Amino acid sequence: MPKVGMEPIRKAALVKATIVEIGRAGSLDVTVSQIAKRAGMSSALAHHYFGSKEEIFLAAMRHILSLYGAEVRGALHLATGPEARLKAILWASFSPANFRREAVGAWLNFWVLAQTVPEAKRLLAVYQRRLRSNLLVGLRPLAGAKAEAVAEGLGALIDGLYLREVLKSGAPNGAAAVETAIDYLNSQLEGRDA
Amino acid sequence: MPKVGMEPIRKAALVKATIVEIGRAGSLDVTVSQIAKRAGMSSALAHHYFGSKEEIFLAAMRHILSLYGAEVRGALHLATGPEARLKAILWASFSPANFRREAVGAWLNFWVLAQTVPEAKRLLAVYQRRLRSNLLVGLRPLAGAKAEAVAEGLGALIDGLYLREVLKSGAPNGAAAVETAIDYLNSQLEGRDA
DNA sequence: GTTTTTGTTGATTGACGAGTCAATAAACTT
DNA sequence: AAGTTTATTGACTCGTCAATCAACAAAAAC
Repeated sequence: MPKVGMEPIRKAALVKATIVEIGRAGSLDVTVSQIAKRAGMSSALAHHYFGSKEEIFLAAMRHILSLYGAEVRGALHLATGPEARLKAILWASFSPANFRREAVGAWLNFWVLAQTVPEAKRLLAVYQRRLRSNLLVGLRPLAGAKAEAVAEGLGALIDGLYLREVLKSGAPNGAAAVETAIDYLNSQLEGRDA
Repeated sequence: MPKVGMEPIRKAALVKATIVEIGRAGSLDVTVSQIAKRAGMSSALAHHYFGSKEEIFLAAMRHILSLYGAEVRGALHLATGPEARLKAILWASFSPANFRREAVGAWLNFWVLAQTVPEAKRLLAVYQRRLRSNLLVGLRPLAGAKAEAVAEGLGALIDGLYLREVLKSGAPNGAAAVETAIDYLNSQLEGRDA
């Protein structure tokens, strides 16, 4: 019973299912059939819309990245002043939506994907640049010449906190992660301006 | 022309080849045949010695972990005083041997493996505990009550710096990474003792 | 010097999975 | 109403790969 206009719906369902399946499997070893099944369609249809498994993965990656980007933008919108902006970024990075198991697992695997798929690498690089640039806007008035170095460190720290979450057993604890990051920030800003 | 006493030699060759192949492929999608070929033997022999691909991976992981552990121990041996010890750990973590492309790539993929293979998770947890404990020995005299938090942050930062190295294009730059980590350390230790 | 252990591999099995195809059908177009 | 586009899938192809097996050879043990 083909209804017209299914494409965006099916694509969205596939993207969502892909993230769930990757999180579930803990690796990129998920079959197109698994994804399609979870999205409620045949694997042939998945291929019909995306062409290849790689395209499905990339679409999922774009989706996660854009979710994250939207959340950061939203938080930034409400923040006034450099300090508030920095905290907003951290808060968004470890928000329940981004810092949930599935997403973190997917994130890790996208990193792996970036090792072989140039487009994945590009997407991740875009994310890194954007994060860096957002941090710098807040950091420059507070840290002056040190801003670059602090942004570098803070970016790595955020990634590291994500990475470590993967190995933890219990439920994700975004609050603790934010605290570690803010602590880093405070100690870097203490007793200096440019 | 079977010479006796081949087992350890073959196993070592396979472990080494595994790390190279994982680094090369950028993922765990390496076949036993590839590994065996690089190690100069048939895939059947690899299975003969290790039983399964998973065992090969775990052996490779143990090897990387033990290399890292040895390097840290060695550096620690020469260091006197808490501060020197901390720096020794950082220096060892980003030493050319550990921070080379292959090893970093392998490391990332072991993280992925840990999501599905309990033994891999266990090994990684051991590494984290040991790092934490090493850091704490140096940190407690310098940071007192804050030691735990700093160790946490520093551990995550190290992992994050590794992670970011994966995406970089040029040759690994251990010195820059060490600098970032030491900067974190200094700023956390400035103006406080317990 | 025969039996057992260790080393070694080519060939095979058995399973699985990405991507294609042909076919069916509903919905839009003219 | 005939033709085209969109949605949809079961069946199939083709390749790959982990793991096993049968067989052969050299040492070691007895």
